Amino acid sequence: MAVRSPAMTDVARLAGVSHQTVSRVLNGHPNVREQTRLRVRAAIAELGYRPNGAARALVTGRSQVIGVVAQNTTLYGPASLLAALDQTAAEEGFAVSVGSVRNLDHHSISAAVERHLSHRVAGIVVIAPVESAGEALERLPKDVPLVTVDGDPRRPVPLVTVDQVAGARAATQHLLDAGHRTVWHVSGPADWFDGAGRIEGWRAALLAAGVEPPPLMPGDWSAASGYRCGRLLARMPEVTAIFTANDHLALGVLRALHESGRRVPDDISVVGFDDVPEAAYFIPPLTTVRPDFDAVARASLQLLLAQIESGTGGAPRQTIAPTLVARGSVAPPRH
Amino acid sequence: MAVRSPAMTDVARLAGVSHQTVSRVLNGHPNVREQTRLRVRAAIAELGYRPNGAARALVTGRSQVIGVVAQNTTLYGPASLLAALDQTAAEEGFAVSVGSVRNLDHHSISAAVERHLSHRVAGIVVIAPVESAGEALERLPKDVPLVTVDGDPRRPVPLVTVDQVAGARAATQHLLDAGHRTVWHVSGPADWFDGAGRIEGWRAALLAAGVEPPPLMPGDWSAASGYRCGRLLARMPEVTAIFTANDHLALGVLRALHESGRRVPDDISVVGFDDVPEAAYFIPPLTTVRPDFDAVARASLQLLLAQIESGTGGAPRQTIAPTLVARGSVAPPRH
DNA sequence: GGAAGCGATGTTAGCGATCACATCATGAGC
DNA sequence: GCTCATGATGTGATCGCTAACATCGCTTCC
Repeated sequence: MAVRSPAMTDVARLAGVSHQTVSRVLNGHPNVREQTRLRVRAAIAELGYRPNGAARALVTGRSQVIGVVAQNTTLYGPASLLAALDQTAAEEGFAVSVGSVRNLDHHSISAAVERHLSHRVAGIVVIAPVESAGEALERLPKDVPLVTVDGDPRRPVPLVTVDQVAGARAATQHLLDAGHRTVWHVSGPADWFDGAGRIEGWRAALLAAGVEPPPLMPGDWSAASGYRCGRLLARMPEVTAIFTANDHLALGVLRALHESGRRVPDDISVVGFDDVPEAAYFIPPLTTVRPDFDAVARASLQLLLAQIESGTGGAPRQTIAPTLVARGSVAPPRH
Repeated sequence: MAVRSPAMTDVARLAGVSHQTVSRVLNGHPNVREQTRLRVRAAIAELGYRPNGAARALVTGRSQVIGVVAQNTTLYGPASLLAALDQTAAEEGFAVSVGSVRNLDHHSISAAVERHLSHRVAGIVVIAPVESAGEALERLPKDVPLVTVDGDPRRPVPLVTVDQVAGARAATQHLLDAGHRTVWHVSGPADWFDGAGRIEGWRAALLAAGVEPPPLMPGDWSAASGYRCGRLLARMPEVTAIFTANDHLALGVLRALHESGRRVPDDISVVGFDDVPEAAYFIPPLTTVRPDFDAVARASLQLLLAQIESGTGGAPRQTIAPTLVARGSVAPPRH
């Protein structure tokens, strides 16, 4: 307790130099004699000195921390993204501070961003999949580096996003290619952009094939809602192919179909989205679309660092293409 | 860019008071006239002033940030815990900074903790389910508030933990109560304390019932390893009840049993652990054990805050009892 | 040989808050 | 009416660091 942890001047005294020289060594400044550098290094090691990030942040006006705003970090997508962001950030010497919010309304988002700002984070990543989040973001001070992930494509904000439309199109097309006349869709919440994008891709694939899209089955990402939709779909004999907006919805659908005695993939084919690690062990193994969360994290951080270094604004965007992972839940329809 | 964000003195000038008075208003100091307080509040609002956490951290020596060290924040348990910690911390005015590490060896843990220390976090929560983590922790400076979650019960470090033993015992007992002669166990990695605790509880329940525990099936939390163990178990006609160390293992087991034509729960009963949101939609719905992550998070934070405020060391520990959630994957054995 | 250049180092001034103490009314108590 | 506690406010030092400038010795070049 008593002893305060050593500061730069302590190191300087021990090494017989000025604190500024210590600072130079720490920051890899070139103009330091090799011998001096070693002496300083030794002193740092001996004292167990650790630079004070707060002091540095105070004087530079920026901490080495990146704030992340996300809603439900328990969901597989956000959780993966967060982990990937943290890994990537650590490699660049940044720490990641999370500010998870219960709801994605203006107020919550703003509050979370405020908290980050008051810690003078170097930049902010907002995993903002809903409309209301975007509005909140436009009100923010323009001078803080910001990147949104899976946000609103229509807003002039730097954006990294999984290509939901392409992924959904690929999933739908995969089912059409297998010979299905049409494909039903159990969607995510329509006010989530990724949900909307998947709906759009599904619709586009059908229209391109000259098929009128069947009615949408609206879900909310949860297995529970997938199950509810699945019960309905199971009662309609004409349904032979289902694309769900994520794997958990698919799990619910599989369960409902199973209960109704409709076999997958013999009677009905199912394709999911996300490729959760468990998807390969569903009954049957789930064909799904895999977004590359690492790539998203890397791209986001890159965009953020670019802003931090250059101070440039602009609204670049980057799209990460997902890949289809074929497993056992798709088969040609029986006639 | 150009305009630097307003500081306390700016607010003071606008409100016609000294910076110290502003500070008092901000920190809820009592000795401020109501009228002055309002003037200051108005000035804060007008300027959009936001206190600078770095400056505060510098002078007080502690930031309002709690560092969390965890390994795989993609897994359901850690992810839930992290989310819960963040929620709870936010309510107390703390931010949470994650330092996820790839491996839980000395070195990685120490590095992550170092990073947190250099930001002068107020305290650290280590989600340290393995042996090697504990060793790294004992080397740490003693003056930084620290709480471990699911760590080594034998080490003299403040610890909050889900009562793995009790949970596993309940699960095993539930199967015995249903009439099964014995219960097989697909375990987590043995070097994880939660894995070890679940093994211990399973074994204890069997021994208490006068049953010699059958050989352990070692898994690694993944559905893939559950599947592998499940294939083996499916070939042994005497197996009628399986307790898996988590729900994902159970998913793999269910799939293996299904493939082998052994019905659950008619032929074999299965109980999992974690109660992931999807567990209710497995085929069949999974009976499982639900740890209360919110309670764990709350307890951890409480312990941490107590240390922060009092500066007391000590090694209190708190155990959170999980609850059994009965669903459809358990039935009496057929004879 | 002296001005100029440069590399290595030291000195000083903040960054924006808190803390400890000083100041100054104001009203109570004798 | 004068002391004194008390409440409201201001002043100055300080936290640990970096940025900008100052200094000093040594080569380099005409």
